[in-house]
Amino acid sequence: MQLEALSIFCDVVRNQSFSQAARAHSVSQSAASQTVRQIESRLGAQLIDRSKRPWRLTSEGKIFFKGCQEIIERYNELEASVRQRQDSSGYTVRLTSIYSIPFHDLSVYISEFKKIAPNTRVKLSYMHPTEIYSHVLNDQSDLGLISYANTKGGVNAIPWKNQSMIVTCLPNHRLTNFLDKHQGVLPSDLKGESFVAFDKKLPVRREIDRFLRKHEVNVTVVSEFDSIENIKQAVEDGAGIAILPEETLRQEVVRQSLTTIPFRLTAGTNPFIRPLSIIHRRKRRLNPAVNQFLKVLQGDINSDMKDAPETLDIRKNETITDEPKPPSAKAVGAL
Amino acid sequence: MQLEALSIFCDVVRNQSFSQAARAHSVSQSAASQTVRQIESRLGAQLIDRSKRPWRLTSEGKIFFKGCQEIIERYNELEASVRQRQDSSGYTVRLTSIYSIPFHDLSVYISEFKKIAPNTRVKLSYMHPTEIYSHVLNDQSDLGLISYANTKGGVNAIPWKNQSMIVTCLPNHRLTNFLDKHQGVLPSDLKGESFVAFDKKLPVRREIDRFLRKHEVNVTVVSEFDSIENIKQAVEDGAGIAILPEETLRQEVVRQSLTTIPFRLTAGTNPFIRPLSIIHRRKRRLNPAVNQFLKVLQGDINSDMKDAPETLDIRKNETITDEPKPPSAKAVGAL
DNA sequence: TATTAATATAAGTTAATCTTATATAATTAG
DNA sequence: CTAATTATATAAGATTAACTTATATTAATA
Repeated sequence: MQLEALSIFCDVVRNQSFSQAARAHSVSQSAASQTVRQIESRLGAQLIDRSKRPWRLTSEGKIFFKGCQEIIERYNELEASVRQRQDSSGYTVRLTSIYSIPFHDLSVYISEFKKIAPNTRVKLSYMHPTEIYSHVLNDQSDLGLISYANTKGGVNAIPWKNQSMIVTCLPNHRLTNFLDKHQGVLPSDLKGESFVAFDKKLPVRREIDRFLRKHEVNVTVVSEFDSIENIKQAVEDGAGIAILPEETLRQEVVRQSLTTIPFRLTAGTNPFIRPLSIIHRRKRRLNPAVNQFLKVLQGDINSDMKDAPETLDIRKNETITDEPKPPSAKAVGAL
Repeated sequence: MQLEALSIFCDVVRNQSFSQAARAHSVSQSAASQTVRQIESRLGAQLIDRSKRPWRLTSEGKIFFKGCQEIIERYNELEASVRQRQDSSGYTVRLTSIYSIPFHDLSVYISEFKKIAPNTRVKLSYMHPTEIYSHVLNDQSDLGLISYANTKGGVNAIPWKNQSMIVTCLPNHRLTNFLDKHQGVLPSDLKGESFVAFDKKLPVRREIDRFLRKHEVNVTVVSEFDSIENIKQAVEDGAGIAILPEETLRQEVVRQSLTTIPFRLTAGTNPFIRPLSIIHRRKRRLNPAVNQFLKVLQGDINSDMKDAPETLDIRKNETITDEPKPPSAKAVGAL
């Protein structure tokens, strides 16, 4: 029995989802399904009752889940206690991101990583989503950060974090009244507004359209851009309002050139979010530095020291961090 | 990481031997070696210090060994707690033995097995060693019991039990004095005796010769046979003495037609034993009944009830046991 | 009833694991 | 001291399990 298989089963249970567990383990949904079935057939017992949806653990499933969690945890501890520092020194993590993930957000992870793995380099570049895909596929990048990732090709996508989508407009716009009165707007409040939209080709646009349609809101699209920077500019120029990830508006809020207004949550509606994913080429072994960086991104950190960001060089739109330091690493386990 | 790999490592440590661990897991010595190396490279740590012989565990090796033992034990318990009775009903275990393993010895295991796995059949036949090999290879037999097994071909040999080799002679033979005086003979006491030997082709013969040579004893081989029954007959007829497995002489001792005299152990000499092995065709999955029977043979039994042999039919030299019973099984775990 | 989302299954591919054969090294026998 | 024996390591190829892609099935929802 493969420990990895037990781990996949645990993730299936934890996420209530085969597909998510598969992504988390960088395998196909099919593999996750087959893996769980294989465990079941080996035990000769049903672990998951698939007759209803959402499916439920059987009583055996519950027992097995608890046991597996413990065993995996214990094995990881054991491995960590014996494992020598996998020498990730010399390795470079080539990270490529879409423009709409602020550098500030990434630098936190990068400096975190450099504490755990000194003598490594992180090379960060910003690109367009399609470029990122091809970079990752051609092994020009180790990791890519994109939104609304689709898993196909030889590329795997691991869910990362969600950006909350909010309304932005000029500080004197009528919508800001809703901010004062209700701490936010309802989708319906946007009816009839002039709207600065993303390019029709982008998945964000699709999602925003779907969101508005669902809430039966019609807006007037006054212009379309393929980059957030352009949209922000247009909104600042008074072209209309826009829906953007909150995180990308930090600067504008600080200098008070734009206002951000969150959506009010009503019963039965979900917050409007944009999922970000980490993509990488599907290969069975990533280099150790990349693996560690992945763990850091996922917040799965064994380091005793946290935060305290460092200064990083920024050269054009490419950042190389590289500061030799005395080793103080603590390896991160995986099955 | 494969749980099986951890288990192999543990057995390597427990036996102080890659080869033995390999046999116990029904894989080649090479596989065991590669498996341990794979674990080491995964950990980035040496577990075994191979610079001296016998090799020793490193400090990491000790830690890892302890941890693995626990984890494997816990997993086996977990699996047992969840596992449904693998339906071994309907299966037949085809067991083939050399003549020199008394039926009485086997019937104990067979009845043990039938308690654990009712609704199974055990078909026992006696044959010559070479026949047993080919039967096992051609999948005409599931398991074979032979002495001095060699592992090659598509056949795997698992050490089973050791028969103690002793001297047998007529009750009025001069050697019986040593029995009264010293409870046994020294190899040197056999000097010059007329000796009824095994056929030169048989491995037992080789071992007996080696034993005598080692102790610088010369005997006069008066005749050679390829079967124990013939040797016993010759000794009873006064042809000379012989060295045989003690277990095969039960009847003759009872009816006092022959006397058995063990070897006296002196410092620096090992007891003279004949190793028996279980052989089976190397395939990744044996049928569940065969697996269970193997566990029973190896004494690795989870059954709460023990012993209490049953009557078994013996038809010619082939025994079929088959008695449907209410289920009361308890599955035996393996990784 | 059609659509969507999630999981299962079939078939072919890839990659890990095993075996065979052989080399190397340590021990023991001659 | 050299040959034989025994135990482990390594190389190369074979086998099998695991994975992926593509598609089917199934349950929930529009």
